[in-house]
Amino acid sequence: MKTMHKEHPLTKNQQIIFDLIDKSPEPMKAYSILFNVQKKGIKAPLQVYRALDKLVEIGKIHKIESRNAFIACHNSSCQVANATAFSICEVCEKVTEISSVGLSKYLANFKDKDGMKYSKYNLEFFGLCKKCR
Amino acid sequence: MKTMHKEHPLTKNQQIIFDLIDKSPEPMKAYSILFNVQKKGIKAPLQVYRALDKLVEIGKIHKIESRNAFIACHNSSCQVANATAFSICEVCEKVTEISSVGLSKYLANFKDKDGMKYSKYNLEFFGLCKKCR
DNA sequence: TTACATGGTGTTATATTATAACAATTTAAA
DNA sequence: TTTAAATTGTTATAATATAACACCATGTAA
Repeated sequence: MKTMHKEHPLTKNQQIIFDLIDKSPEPMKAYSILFNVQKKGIKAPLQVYRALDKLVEIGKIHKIESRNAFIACHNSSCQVANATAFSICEVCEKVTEISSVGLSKYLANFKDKDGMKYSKYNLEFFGLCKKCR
Repeated sequence: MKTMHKEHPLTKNQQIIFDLIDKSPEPMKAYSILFNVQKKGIKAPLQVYRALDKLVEIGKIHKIESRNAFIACHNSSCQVANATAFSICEVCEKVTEISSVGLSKYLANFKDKDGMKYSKYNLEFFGLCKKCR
C-alpha cells in the first residue's frame, strides 16, 4: 500500500463550495463563488477563502495561480495535490488538468544544480486549445 | 543566427523600475516597488503596473505567480521569456530562476494527450533551500 | 511640412483579490 | 467531560490590479 489518507469528510461550507467548483466547467474565482453560494448562507469572502484554503490543502481543488481561480482536482485527488500541471488556452481560457505519468515522474525527480529536491511544484502551460487553433 | 530581437531601449519609467528589481536580491511586489520609486516621480500604481507589464512582455523580468512578485530575468533574457522555471523556498521565500537545458527541452517538447503544443509555460517548484534545510 | 498612428505618461477613481482580529460554536480526542 | 483543534460568523481593512480619460512624444507616410 502506498500512502494513507484519512478521509476527513468535508464540513458544510467546504462541501457547498466544493460542489459548486466541481460542477463548474471552468475555473471559478473566489468572488464568483461567493456570489453563487450566498443563497446558501455563505455571506462573507472569508468564509469562501477559508473553505478554499482547506480544499486546496487536502487536494480536492487546485488554484490556477496565473488566473486566481480554482478548479476541482481530476487526478484521483490527493496523491497529486502537490504536483500539479495545467494547460491553459489563452483565447478561451479553458483550463485542463494534465495527467501525464511521464511528466510527473520527470518533475518529481528533477534536481537543480544545487541538488535541491522539491516537495511540490505547479506547472502552467499556455497555448491554444483545439477549438481556438 | 537564431532569433532576432530588436533592442528597444527602455523608457524612463521602465528603466527606473527595472533597475530597482534588478538590484533586488528577492522578488519585489508591485506596491513595494511603488513605494521605492516615489522619490523618482512615479506616484501611481498604474505607472508601476504598466512598466511591469511591458517588462514582462519583453522578457526583462518575470512574474512569480504564486507570490505576486517580480524578479529580473537572469537567463540571458528574452530567449526564455516564455519558458520560465523557478525554485521557491517555502521558509525564507528565496526565489531562484532555474536554467536547465534538460528541463527546458523537456517542457518545450511536451505534448499532452490531445497533441496540444504549448507556446509558453511557467513552472514553480517549492521546497527548502540549502540554508533552511 | 502636416497629419496621423502608436505607444508612453499622469491622474483620479474604482474594481478585484485576500487577510486581520475577535467572539462564538462545533468536533474529536484524551 | 474537559480540553484542544478546527470551523464558523462577522466587521473591517489590506493588498493587488484595472478602467477611463486627457495629454505628450516619436516615428512614418502623404
